Amino acid sequence: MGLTIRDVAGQAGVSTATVSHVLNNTGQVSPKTRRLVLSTVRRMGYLPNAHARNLASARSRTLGMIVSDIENPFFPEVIKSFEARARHHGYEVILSDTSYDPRLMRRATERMLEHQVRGVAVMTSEFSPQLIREITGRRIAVTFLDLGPVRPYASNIRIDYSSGIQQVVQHLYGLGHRRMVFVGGRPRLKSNLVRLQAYIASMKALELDPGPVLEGNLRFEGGLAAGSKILRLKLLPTAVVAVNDLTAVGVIKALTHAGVRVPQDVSVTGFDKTHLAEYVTPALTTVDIHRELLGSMAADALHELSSSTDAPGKEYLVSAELVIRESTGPAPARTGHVPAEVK
Amino acid sequence: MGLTIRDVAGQAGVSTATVSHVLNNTGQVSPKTRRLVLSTVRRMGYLPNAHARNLASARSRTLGMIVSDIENPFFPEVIKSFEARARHHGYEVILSDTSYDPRLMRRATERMLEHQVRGVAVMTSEFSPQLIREITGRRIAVTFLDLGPVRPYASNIRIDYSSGIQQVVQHLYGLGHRRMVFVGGRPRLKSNLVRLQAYIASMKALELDPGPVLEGNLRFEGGLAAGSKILRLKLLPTAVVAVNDLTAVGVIKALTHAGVRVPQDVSVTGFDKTHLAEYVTPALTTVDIHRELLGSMAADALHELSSSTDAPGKEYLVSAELVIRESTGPAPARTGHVPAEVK
DNA sequence: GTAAACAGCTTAAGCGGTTAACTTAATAGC
DNA sequence: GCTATTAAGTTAACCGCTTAAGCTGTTTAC
Repeated sequence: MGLTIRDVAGQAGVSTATVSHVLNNTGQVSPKTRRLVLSTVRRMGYLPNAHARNLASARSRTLGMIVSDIENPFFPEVIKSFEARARHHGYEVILSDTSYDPRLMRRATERMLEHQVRGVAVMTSEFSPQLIREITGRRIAVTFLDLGPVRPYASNIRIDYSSGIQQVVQHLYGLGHRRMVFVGGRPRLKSNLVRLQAYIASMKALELDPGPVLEGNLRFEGGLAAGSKILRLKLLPTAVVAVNDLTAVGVIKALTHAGVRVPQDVSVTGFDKTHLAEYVTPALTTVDIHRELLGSMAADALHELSSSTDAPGKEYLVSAELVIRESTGPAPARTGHVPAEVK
Repeated sequence: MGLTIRDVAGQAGVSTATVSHVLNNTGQVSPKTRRLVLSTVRRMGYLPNAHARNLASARSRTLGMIVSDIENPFFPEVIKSFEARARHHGYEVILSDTSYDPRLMRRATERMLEHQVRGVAVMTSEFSPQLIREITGRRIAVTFLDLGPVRPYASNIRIDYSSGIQQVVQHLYGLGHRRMVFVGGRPRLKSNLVRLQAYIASMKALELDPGPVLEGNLRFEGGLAAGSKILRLKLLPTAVVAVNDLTAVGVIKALTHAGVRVPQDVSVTGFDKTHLAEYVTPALTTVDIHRELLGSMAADALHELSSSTDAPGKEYLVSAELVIRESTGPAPARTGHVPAEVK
């Protein structure tokens, strides 16, 4: 079909090996020949066949990334920074979206293996140990987000949820809030559980009753549903702590629709500091977990794992910082206050 | 390194050709042998090397997609449906994000070519004719979003912006609005220009003055800036027509911060019906251009182009439908009304 | 009963690169 | 001046798969 390295070699009057060496900066090539080859390559518009390259040089220069849902505003930025950093290290990236479907996780993993990736960043909230073994068993590096066992060929990036949630709770406490509600995700997912536990611990530390714990699904609809449940509570809380921004936005939507004002009547906090948090009105008080860092850290971790020979896994920690914006305010004076409009 | 087709063939006691035929449903294989091979494959956990496959069978089963910014809420859904549809046709997908950078467009194109893609969906608002030629010249299919020349190996998906904008304008007109402002993107991008022209035409058709035209950048910040410009206008418009949802959300943010209520004082419309439009308060009146369709249509178009031998390009049309939500309402009674709080 | 047709396999030649091993010429060391 | 070293290239054997062509043995046609 297209041009091959042989065509270039022929035109330049050198061997294919020399062309290859020039293109990869490997062998000994005189500056003169190098220039000749390079100009021939450019003149002919030659582009090396990536598949042939990967095949010939056993180790491919590819990293994989598996995310659960590219439509979740949490991911795009992470993906972008992962790609940028991976490219920086000279890797290609292939992406798979599992849409929260376990069967797709298996397919995604197989795709990665078929493409001979050097490492894969798993950014879904659950991933079967079986699959993990299938990857590390083939001596391929993996990084997880917060759910990973650290072991040979596997590193983990831990987000400091405890600290993040603690800052949220203390912020609300400082504003006079005492009656709160937590809206989480399905608690069988570790990352959700961690946040829930951090919430409970923070509340207990302040000698407060954690109050009702509602279950969302990390999506807008979950927040919406949780919001209506909150409205049906006998006693309206003065603050709602949501597990992520999308959930918080859903809660706010439900509340304001019922005439409950945020933050005057009820304060609401998010988590993750997605762009969404800034777009909505009122802008969300949320927690910055440095998402752009998550991606580049994963790429760095994979690079390190796959470069070293023994490849012991590492644990990385990403800090969390409270970002105070408009969705939180002083607790309403009359405790138990329920605005007139609420049915 | 890993298992090869030879290992499988050895274990099953057949030739590599037979294994290959079973895996690809190509040659003549008895049901018995087929079962034997399949079970051996499963038992050994064999996964074919994608690079070797692609190399050996000249044509790869890969489609490429180039988007301008994965962080723009317009894209994730399009990407997802493209991938889903491509997989349905049996293709792999590789993705490139150009971050609006022309140099990255070249790199993205090269990546696609190096990976021997069968077709590439270009979803950026600009793409040099030079690059287009480099792709179609290699007899690789391309689809564009609204900027494409239809010709051999190139199809175009046109969004019915005119109709969409017209519906917006008529909706506002019906609500009594007469003094409007348009917030667009940089007009040298064709897709922006089309929308602007559609706006002007729709206004003229109703014998209205199009009013001021402000320039955003399709992002939140652009909307924010346009919003403050609107606030400084001698006469506040009663409605703002924004070129996309993100811009509309920025405008609303700026307005509400200044105490202007949406939609009571000013109505604002978006475009694209991204999820964001639903998340914000008030929920955006926007235009549905069926984004999930855009992606699958692009995949279908590429599949068709690369299957047929003559490969004449086609033009596809995607309709636009107004979705009325909360950000638009009747024009305020006192024309020229400026709320007290506005400085 | 023999030739033709066909089902069911195998053989082996690539696909387009990389890279270890080798050759040759130039340079350095003594 | 001769050998040892190095710089600059070349040769050719893979990498793991696909697939055209070939080879059996069995069935069908007449």
